[in-house]
Amino acid sequence: MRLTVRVVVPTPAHSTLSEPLSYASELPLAPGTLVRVPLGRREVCGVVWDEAAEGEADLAPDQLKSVIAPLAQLPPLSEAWRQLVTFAANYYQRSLGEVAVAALPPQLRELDAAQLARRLKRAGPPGEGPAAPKGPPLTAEQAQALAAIDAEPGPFLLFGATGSGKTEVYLRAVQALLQREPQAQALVLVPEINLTPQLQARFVERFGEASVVAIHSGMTNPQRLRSWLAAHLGQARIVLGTRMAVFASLPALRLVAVDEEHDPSYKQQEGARYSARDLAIYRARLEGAKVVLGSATPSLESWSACERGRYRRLDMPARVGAGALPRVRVVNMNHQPRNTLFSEPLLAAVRERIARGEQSLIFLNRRGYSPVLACGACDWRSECPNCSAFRVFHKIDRTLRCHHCGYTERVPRACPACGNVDIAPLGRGTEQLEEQLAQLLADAQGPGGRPARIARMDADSTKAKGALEQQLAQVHAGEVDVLVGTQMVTKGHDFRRITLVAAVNPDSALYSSDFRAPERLFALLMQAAGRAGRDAAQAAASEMWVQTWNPEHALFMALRKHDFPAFAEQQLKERQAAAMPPFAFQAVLRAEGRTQEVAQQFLQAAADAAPGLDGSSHVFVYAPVPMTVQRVANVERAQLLVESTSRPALQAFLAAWQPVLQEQRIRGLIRWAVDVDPLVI
DNA sequence: AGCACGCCGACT
DNA sequence: GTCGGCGTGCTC
Repeated sequence: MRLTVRVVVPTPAHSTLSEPLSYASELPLAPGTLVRVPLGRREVCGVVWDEAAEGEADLAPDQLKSVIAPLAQLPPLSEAWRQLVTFAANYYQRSLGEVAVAALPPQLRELDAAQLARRLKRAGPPGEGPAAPKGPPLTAEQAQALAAIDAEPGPFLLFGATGSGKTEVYLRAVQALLQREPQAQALVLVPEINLTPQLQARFVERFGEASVVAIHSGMTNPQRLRSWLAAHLGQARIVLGTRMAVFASLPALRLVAVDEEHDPSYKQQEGARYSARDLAIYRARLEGAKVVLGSATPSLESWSACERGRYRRLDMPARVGAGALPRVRVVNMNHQPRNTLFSEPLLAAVRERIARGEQSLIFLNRRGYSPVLACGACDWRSECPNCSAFRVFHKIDRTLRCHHCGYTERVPRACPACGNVDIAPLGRGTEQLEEQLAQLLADAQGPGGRPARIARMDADSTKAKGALEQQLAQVHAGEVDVLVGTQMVTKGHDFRRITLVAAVNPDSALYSSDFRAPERLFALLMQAAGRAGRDAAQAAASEMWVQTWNPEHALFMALRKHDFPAFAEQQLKERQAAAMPPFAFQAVLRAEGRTQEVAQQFLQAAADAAPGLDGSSHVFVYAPVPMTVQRVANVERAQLLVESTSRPALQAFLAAWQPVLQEQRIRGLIRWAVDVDPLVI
């Protein structure tokens, strides 16, 4: 018997092969079965999608190639999983096969049946159900939140201050689930790899080693395969992971938690540009699972969904242990001497902390010593030859580095244009901050008269393997008095001894053309403030300092009171007045080409083809514009915004647009991509 | 995306 | 005379 099955294979949406391909098979193969199939001269991994309908085959039967080998020992991927992939592929304008195969662990794609059999034999016993109820006593707020999660359908937005014990709510919700249904599974998403180990430790402590697996890109391929199999076979009860874990195969999924749901890392920035948070909502509804989004500063999308009654908000304003939130001090830089980097009052406050043996955290979102080097005699600037951006001066190794393409050179002794030796740094980065602080605090003394110790933590200082862990350990051990760094220092690390956090120059977000910049700044500052005073004993004396030229800005007024609802209300009003997300839906078409003209020519052709397409009457297509950083690594980039107040209309339009985009044959065009619900425009 | 085929410049 | 640049086209 020769049957025809339709198989999705990893081809990009660009190609004409966005549909499943037909293959011949001797055996009937259930949808969701993994197979190896020939494709051109290659052999690739694919997923059986469905059976070809009677006589519907688009190719003559003798033109079909045969399935090479099904991985028959593996239970097929579920209907719900295939629906999730289908939705993601359609919604984000990619091919089914690309999304499906990218969602599988890399090693599984390479495995043959024999290797898989060996793997399966080695699999351990299923994770035992929940251990006896344990964990700290719940606060009234936590208990209320859990009762609501138990009683209502959701989705839930757990709006809890930093330190209010959101993690404990996830733990208890999982615990309650597993007590009710020992075979059930839960998915817990976190924004960054760095945050998985500490969360994993807490889940393992509560539920045991065998019940918990992690899935993220920092794992080796064998580890990832192992975790994936444990989840797919229903042995793992809890899957913890970064955004990619939203595609994990979980046959008994009942609960999804998305921690720090506002975090931009949930949006994939290449390939299929999906939002793991949004897919988590979709998946939970699809599988009848409950979903809890957690944040101290929710995304305005989620906040607005609560206002419209689509999500249920659960408030946890109090810090566990009754620790107060740090006091916010706003320094008006208009009243400081010109060119002040550290205001006198901030410096005094840091000195006080040093004297008391407490730690301070100072952050500035700019790596390097200074963002530009400039000649004092002519108009030379440290431009990158390959990008339309300045190269950043790194004093530590005397280099000029392009943060876009990586092009690095030694700093010239004199101006390359005019020979003048007076070339000077303009603006400040973390390296300079560290240097200046060292000077300003040269006479500061810690307890016992020891000198103050200053350290810097950013992408440069933590590049070496293990450096991040080592630096964190130093801070935890109290070997650092003042920690200077980029926003990476504000994420999740539970520094117990920090009683002062300062943002030295956060104002640029207020002038940014990116309409989400204030939202991100507020979240960043609240998160940074949350680093201070996690020890209840010190909470009362903890402070968050902000230096600004706009002290009366609504953002800082709300920050002073730790009043996210007020900030959100003000932002949502602005967004509504300007018809911006979440009151409008957007997609961006980006193009890269040899020249800017070529990139824009493609976008213009796409725009010209829009009228008359499905949904186009409800969609506004803007003019092509160069991207903010127009040239990167000698590739010119441009983009075009598409907007609609109707998500279905936008979706219909994008689907109709896709073939038009594929048709374009423009010389010098390197690549293009659609970004649906873009975070940066 | 891969991977081939195909047609024009600097090398063993 | 060939190696290799990337432009174009195909994959059930």
